[in-house]
Amino acid sequence: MLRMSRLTDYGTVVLAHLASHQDSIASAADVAAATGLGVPTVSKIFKTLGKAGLVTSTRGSHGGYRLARSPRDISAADVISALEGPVSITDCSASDRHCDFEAHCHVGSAWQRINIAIRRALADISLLDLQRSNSRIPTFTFAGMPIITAKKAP
Amino acid sequence: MLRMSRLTDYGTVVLAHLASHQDSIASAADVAAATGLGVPTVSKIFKTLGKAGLVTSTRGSHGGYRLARSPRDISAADVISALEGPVSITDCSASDRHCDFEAHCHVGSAWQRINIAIRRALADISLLDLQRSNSRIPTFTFAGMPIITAKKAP
DNA sequence: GGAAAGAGGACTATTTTAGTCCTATTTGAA
DNA sequence: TTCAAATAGGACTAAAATAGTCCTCTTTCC
Repeated sequence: MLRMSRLTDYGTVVLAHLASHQDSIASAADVAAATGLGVPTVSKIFKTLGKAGLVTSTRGSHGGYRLARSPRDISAADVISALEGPVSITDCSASDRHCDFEAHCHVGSAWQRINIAIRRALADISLLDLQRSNSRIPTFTFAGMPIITAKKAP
Repeated sequence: MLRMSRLTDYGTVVLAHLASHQDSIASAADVAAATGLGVPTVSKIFKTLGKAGLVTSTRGSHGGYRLARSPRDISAADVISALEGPVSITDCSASDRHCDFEAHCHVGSAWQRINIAIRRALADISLLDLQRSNSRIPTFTFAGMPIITAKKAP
């Protein structure tokens, strides 16, 4: 457990697609087709990623999305924060020690150390790293030929 | 996000209580009364912790629970694994690289590195550490006197 | 034998998450 | 200038996960 949400998982897939097509702009429909995800779902993810500043959008005909910056400069922490909110294992302390009761509440110490370690691990992995290990769909071989298995229906 | 579940949170509270009363045995009702949690909830948590080997139980009248080992030897990872299953940020790879498709599936590398870092951070914190910073309930002071605030209803 | 515990598991309610859809706005092109 | 193809924003619905309750059975002490 401590699983990231399915939408976040999709988010990395979607961003990885943009990362490997940085030359062109991609509409939500394009990305949905390429990834097998539903159009409304991809659209929703893009809107959220846009608000978080990870992608830039162009409206109107021939519009679509691009990465806002290099894949090297987008971390797993960025993606998770964008789609799920600040990373924190405990209920309070989400906002990195800006809690009102700080002076009185000791939730900190132990759990905070864990939070910090997790955030660091997530910040250390870039979209480039994720992209490299991006064959999320297990592939099997039959008589030496790869079989592409279906993705869980969106 | 990447929040632990509420039950896990309760789990640490409940274990911390046992930790600070290691001399005596505590029934689910005792712990519920001491922590403000519901009896059935505490009971359910204890059953799960028992299966995971973190507490030992004594049945029958005057029965109850004790820590199965020293608070120093129970880690945050133990508690989370017991109550939520194996720690893994991604959907597959929960079972620490014993997946059937291992040879073909590359989910590994990047996410696995993150998983490993998270597991390490969780394994490094013991119940003793959690116990020290255990005032989960923010306390305020009024005219120099502490005010104990209510816990979210169980 | 009865009371006080835990064991196990079924069930229900609640909350969260995922997914869909509608309306408004923007932009390019016929 | 009008239409089509996009995104923006948000409301709504459906599905899944989580939390919480309750019942029956077993164990143990008195």
